[in-house]
Amino acid sequence: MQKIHNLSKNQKIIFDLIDKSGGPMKAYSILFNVQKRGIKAPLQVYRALDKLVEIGKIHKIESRNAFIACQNSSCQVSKATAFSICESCENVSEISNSKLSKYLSNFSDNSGMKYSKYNLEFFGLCKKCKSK
Amino acid sequence: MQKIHNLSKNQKIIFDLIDKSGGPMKAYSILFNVQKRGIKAPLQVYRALDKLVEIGKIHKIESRNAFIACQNSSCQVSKATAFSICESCENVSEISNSKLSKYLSNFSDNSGMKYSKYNLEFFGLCKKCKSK
DNA sequence: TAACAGTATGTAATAATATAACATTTACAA
DNA sequence: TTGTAAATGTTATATTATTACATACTGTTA
Ligand SMILES: [Zn+2]
Ligand SMILES: [Zn+2]
Ligand SMILES: [Zn+2]
Ligand SMILES: [Zn+2]
Repeated sequence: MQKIHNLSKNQKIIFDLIDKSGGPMKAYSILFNVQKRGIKAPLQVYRALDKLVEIGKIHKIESRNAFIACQNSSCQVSKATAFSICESCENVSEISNSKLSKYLSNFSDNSGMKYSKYNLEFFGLCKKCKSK
Repeated sequence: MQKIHNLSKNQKIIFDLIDKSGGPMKAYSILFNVQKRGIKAPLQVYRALDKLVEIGKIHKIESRNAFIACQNSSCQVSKATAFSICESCENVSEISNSKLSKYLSNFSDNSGMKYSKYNLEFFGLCKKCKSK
């Protein structure tokens, strides 16, 4: 059961921008792009990003300090994320593989730690870049 | 077959510090700690960190912008890394689980992408923090 | 040895990413 | 309608990381 979140004005502006871009966007690039819509300060961007991450509408690509729209169904509210990243063209896409997510969600070791969340980033060359 | 890298002076100072700390360290905290040993500027730290990451002596914890000494055997030169991170006390440890690493190293999907590297970060509560 | 290439260092300036602190406003339920 | 949580606006500042340029060291080869 997915809770419906009504996005606020700034959240909506910023989510729409990221979503339409189709790829990862960096915070200050987002800021630049929304200044004409009245969002003037970094903090306004970061606050919206924080919220959007929290509710699973976007994810942060940690290795790139960038944010991408969720391509699944808000990934159980961002608790289980996996991405493939091309190290040449920097194309990023979200991996949706139920075997993988089951495997990782059920993973446990003998550390006594209870895992409630994970983030996985694969790196390599995409189809295009491989054939160059 | 593991190539032996003779660390340079700065690399050695910085690796020893991180290694002895037993946990993740941030770049500017490293800088502060090595100033008495003659390393004065951020760039000197980042250059050593870059090299140490490259040769697999340390890893970057991307979600924390911090660096930790490799607890395995340089992890095939940093191509396959997994960590568990306590969200309460921020304790980090490197996961060494051959099933997991085999599973991830062999992972492929239908994207046509060839994966040569991955980084996985698990989050949760460690034993100590769970029982509080 | 001398010349060379590759790696490492030193230093200053600056770019890029992110948060603190405080004042105000809006949404909405009790 | 009043209380409360969430969101916004604004300024300043903290944190993380890189550019640019000059110099020095290390090991190999002519
Ligand atoms: Zn997602
Ligand atoms: Zn590519
Ligand atoms: Zn390692
Ligand atoms: Zn803990």
